[in-house]
Amino acid sequence: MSTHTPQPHWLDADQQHAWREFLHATRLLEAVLDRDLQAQGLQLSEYEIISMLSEQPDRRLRMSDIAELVVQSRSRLTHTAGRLEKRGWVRREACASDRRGIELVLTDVGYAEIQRMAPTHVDSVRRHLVAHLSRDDMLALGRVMEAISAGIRSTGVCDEVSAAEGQPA
Amino acid sequence: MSTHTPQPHWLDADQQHAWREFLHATRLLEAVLDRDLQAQGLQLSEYEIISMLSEQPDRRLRMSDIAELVVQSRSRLTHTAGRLEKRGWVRREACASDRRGIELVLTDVGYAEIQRMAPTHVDSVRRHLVAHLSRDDMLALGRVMEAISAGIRSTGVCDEVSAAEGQPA
DNA sequence: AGCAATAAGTTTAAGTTTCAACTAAAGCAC
DNA sequence: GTGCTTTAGTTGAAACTTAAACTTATTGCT
Repeated sequence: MSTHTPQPHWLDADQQHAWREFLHATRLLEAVLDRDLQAQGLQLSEYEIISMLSEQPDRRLRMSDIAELVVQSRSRLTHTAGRLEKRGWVRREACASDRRGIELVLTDVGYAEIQRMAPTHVDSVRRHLVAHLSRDDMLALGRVMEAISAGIRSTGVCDEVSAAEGQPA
Repeated sequence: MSTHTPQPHWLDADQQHAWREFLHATRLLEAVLDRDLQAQGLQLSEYEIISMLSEQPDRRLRMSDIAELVVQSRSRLTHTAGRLEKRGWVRREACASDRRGIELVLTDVGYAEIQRMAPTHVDSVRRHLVAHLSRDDMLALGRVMEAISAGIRSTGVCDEVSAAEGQPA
């Protein structure tokens, strides 16, 4: 079934190094960004959700769309949405077109909160990421990361990942 | 104490886009790599630890050194080491020079296991990351990520992060 | 229409990570 | 060398995430 040729498959020194640095830097960056956000009482993964909602014209998105946008499992999103709802930052509403669906709506309170936090968070991204790169490098980073996302999506692995969720044994 | 000028501080469209793609791609990549590893019964974060140990000449490292290398809290590492120890993949040994210290040692079983898993994992990194980038882009990625790590470390934020751990109120 | 297969979300329990408090050993000042 | 501060690592409980089973609704097939 596999079409892989049995190559030596190892990464050469440069590739290895690049991969290492990638892993290390992403971990470091996420740690510091998360830390800065925690000071405002929110995790980065929660911020991402609110942020996506706030950018929608009607400040609402379906659960499954959010899950895909922020790359979280449906289950995780359910729990997180519950927490945010308890704070009063979001509200669940039935979806008109699909009665299975639930839309998550950013409340006025939630909108106000993210408006309040955004400058600090952006400043954090600036200080920990943008500040250390030339403009060209930042743009290059964007291009490269886009290629990675596209590549992963193109191989259909994402479907496998989410498909594995609701599957009975 | 702050030297920040009160700029509009927002990211421009290109920077914003780059940051978005970065976040999205790293999430996606970590998800698929983790998934592939799980098939072998290990999380990426656990693999990283074992991997670091396996590269040491004597297959051992101090807890705090590991924590720094893989960017995990000491507490998290303690728990994870406990799990790996229960599997028989690592063993704890007192540190000769510093009686507070503990060295984590990769057992023969652990070494054999990582040898077994490594090819599959490397293949996974290849398929989900390396395959989607030109060689130049891969190297550029390495350079950029290195700059980010260096930048973050230089601001001393890492110290703040770890310092916050053992601090009484 | 009737029925199997798929999709959207939730639930509960188990597993993992974080948080704060704690023990023990260095290090440092006096 | 006594006491104060910092460093290394652990602990247990709370918080969060994952995994698997489950409910309800939609879709597609005949």
